[in-house]
Order: sequence, then structure tokens, then C-alpha cells
Amino acid sequence: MARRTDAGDSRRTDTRDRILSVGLRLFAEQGYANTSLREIAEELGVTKAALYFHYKTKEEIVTGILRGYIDDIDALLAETPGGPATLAEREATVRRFAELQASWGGNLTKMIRQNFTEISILPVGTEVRESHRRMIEFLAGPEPSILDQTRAVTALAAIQSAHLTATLGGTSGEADEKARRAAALTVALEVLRAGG
Amino acid sequence: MARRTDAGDSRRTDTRDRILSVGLRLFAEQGYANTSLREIAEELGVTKAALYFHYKTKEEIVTGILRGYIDDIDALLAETPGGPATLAEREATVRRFAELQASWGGNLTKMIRQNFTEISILPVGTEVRESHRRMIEFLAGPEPSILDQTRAVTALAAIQSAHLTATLGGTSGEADEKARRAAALTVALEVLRAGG
DNA sequence: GTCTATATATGGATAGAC
DNA sequence: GTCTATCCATATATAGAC
Repeated sequence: MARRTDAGDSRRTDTRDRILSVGLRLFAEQGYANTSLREIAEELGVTKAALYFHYKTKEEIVTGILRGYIDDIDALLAETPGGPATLAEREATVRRFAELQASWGGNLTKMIRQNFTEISILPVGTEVRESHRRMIEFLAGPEPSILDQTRAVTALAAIQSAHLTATLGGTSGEADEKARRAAALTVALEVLRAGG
Repeated sequence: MARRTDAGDSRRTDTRDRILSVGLRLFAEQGYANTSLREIAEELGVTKAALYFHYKTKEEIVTGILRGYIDDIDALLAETPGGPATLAEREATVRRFAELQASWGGNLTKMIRQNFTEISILPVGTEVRESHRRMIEFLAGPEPSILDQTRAVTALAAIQSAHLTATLGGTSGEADEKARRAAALTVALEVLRAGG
């Protein structure tokens, strides 16, 4: 994923990154509104006031987390051809998206999915929605029907559901983590191909 | 959907139902933790204290909402055959689920999806997860592979995504609401059939 | 069944010392 | 960069009158 060590962010520090990391995990596990700055501070072993030195508001923390997501999606879309996309090109993008999700470790997708309405209200939420929209539009292909759009949405949903099937098997072994990701990709491509 | 006028609930009143109705809408639009009892009370034109006459806690409100969901899913599963299910039987269940979702109007699914972790923590959350698990297990068919499980999860996700495709087309006309539901069902069945 | 008033806790955020 | 102490808004929930 996009490193926050990029030249674009001149204020990089270890603590800044650790705040984002802990925040991401707690927001995914408990929800954004349901996670207090006190909890994040305690996990880091500091006080709330220390957090406020690095980020002016709670919203800035979640915004910082989502910037990485948006940047990754946009970079992925930047690699795609400009004109009408062939099925092969759209399949390649789905594969790349699956790789991205694997690199995020699940928490990022989980957080966005489970706080989507709350995130949508934030200024950065508009950017997230916009990235999603462009992604879906590309996957749906040129002049898509409603059916094509539904297939594109469902293909992405399949990828995102990769970690959800874990709880079903009971045996949530770390070994078949790879198998679940592979299955998710297979299903996503099946869905996309059904549209031709 | 299961009426809260069932004999099982002897404390039915108009206000009780209206609280659940308004609560559902706000929880879906803003999130559970992000919606205060004051907001719900204001929309109903009463005070917070009035709410507490009908429900002892905020959790009881969301629990009341989810009971309807659980009852509907369980009733749907009760109609299914006990033994190993054929593809046709699983397809029929997907259709019935799509009908259920249409009758809920979208808000119920939206609320659960977007507050899943928070709900999971609640006692009633265990029941919701359990209903979901049984639903997936049935749709995945007998002795399912990981691929079968993924297809079952994705089929349900397709149905649930029905209203999400609205924002894409730009023209969120009320007319093609039906078309989107039909498309979602088509894709869901495609996914299920891919597994045979 | 609904109200006013209030108890009590916790949240985000800031001031100022070190 | 991190701390203690504190402000202030809002949350859930209750007491008691009507």
C-alpha cells in the first residue's frame, strides 16, 4: 500500500504512523464512533493529549487512514487504459484489487464497510465514494447496463468478502487464508465474465 | 416481514412500533453509536423520557429491531428441506431472500451491514450471526468447498447490494428500483449456479 | 404515557507545565 | 513530545410530578 513515508507528507514520525495503525484496527473492530481517543491512547501507552499533538481532531486520524486507501485505488485506476476497456483489462484490474486488499490485511476494507455511512458524511468520505464509483464504472465496462453495474459491484463484494468466509468453516486456520483469497478471486472473475 | 403484532409480544403499542421504525431509519442513515435517543425522540415529537417508558435501554431498541430480522430469516430457513439441498431448492431460497429484502425496504440490511461489529458485541448480535451462518451453510450446499462457501456469501452480497447500485447511475429514478432488484437476483443466481 | 429536572458518565478538545 | 488538569458538550438513564 501507499507508504505514509512518501515525500508528500513531510510530518512523518513513528508515533504518527502508530496512531493511524492502532486507530485503523480499533475502528475496524469496534466502529469509528464507538472508539474513543482514550482507547487509542491507552493502546499506544500515551495520553489523549499526546494524540492531539499529532492530529488536531479525531476526524484527522480517520482521514489519514483513508488517504492511504484512496491513493492506492487511484494508483490502480491510473494504470488502466483510458478508452473503452476490454474484458481482459477489467479482469486484470480485479486481480490487482485483490492483491491490494491482501496487502491491507483486511482491516482497511472492514473499517470502510462497517462505517460507510459515518465516513460518507466526512469530507474525505466524498473522495472514498468517488474512488469507488470510478472503480465500479471501469469494471462495469463501456455503456454498462444495470446488470453490468450489478456484476461490477458484486465482483468487488466477492473480493471484500474473502475474510468473512473464515468464520464459517469453523476451522479458521491461517493456512487456508490463501485458499479463501483465491476462491474470492475466482468467484469475482466468474461474475465479471458472466457479463462478457 | 414478521409483524411485531405477533401474539408473542403482549406489549405492542403504536408508540413502541414507531420507536423501532424511526430507530431503524436513523441507525441505518447515521450508524448506531452515532444516533442518540434525543434524535429519535425529536423525530417522534416526544422526549427522551417517553422512550424510556417503552424501552429500558438503547440496546433494547436495536434488539427489538433485529428480532424482526432474525425471525424472518429463521422462518425462511424453516421452510427449507432438512436434508441435503438441491440446486433448485437453494435457488428458491435466494429468491425468497430477495423478496424479504425488498419488503424490508433496504434500511434493515443497511443497518446490519454498517453496524455489524457493534451489533456483534451485543447479545442479540450472536443470534444475528447465527442466522446468517445457517443461511450461508444452506446456500453453500452439502459438504461445501471453500469455493462453494464463497459463492454462497457472494450470492447474498449481490442481493444486499441491490440498492447500492442506485448511486452509480446518477439517475436514481424510483422506476428502475425494480430493475436493480431484478438484476441483483439474476447475478445472485448466476453465482450460485456456477457452483452447480 | 408523557413531561421537567437532574444524576452521572464519557466524549472531544485545550491550556500550560516540563 | 508528552504530561496533568480541566473545560464543555452531549450521552444514557432515572426520579417524581401530572
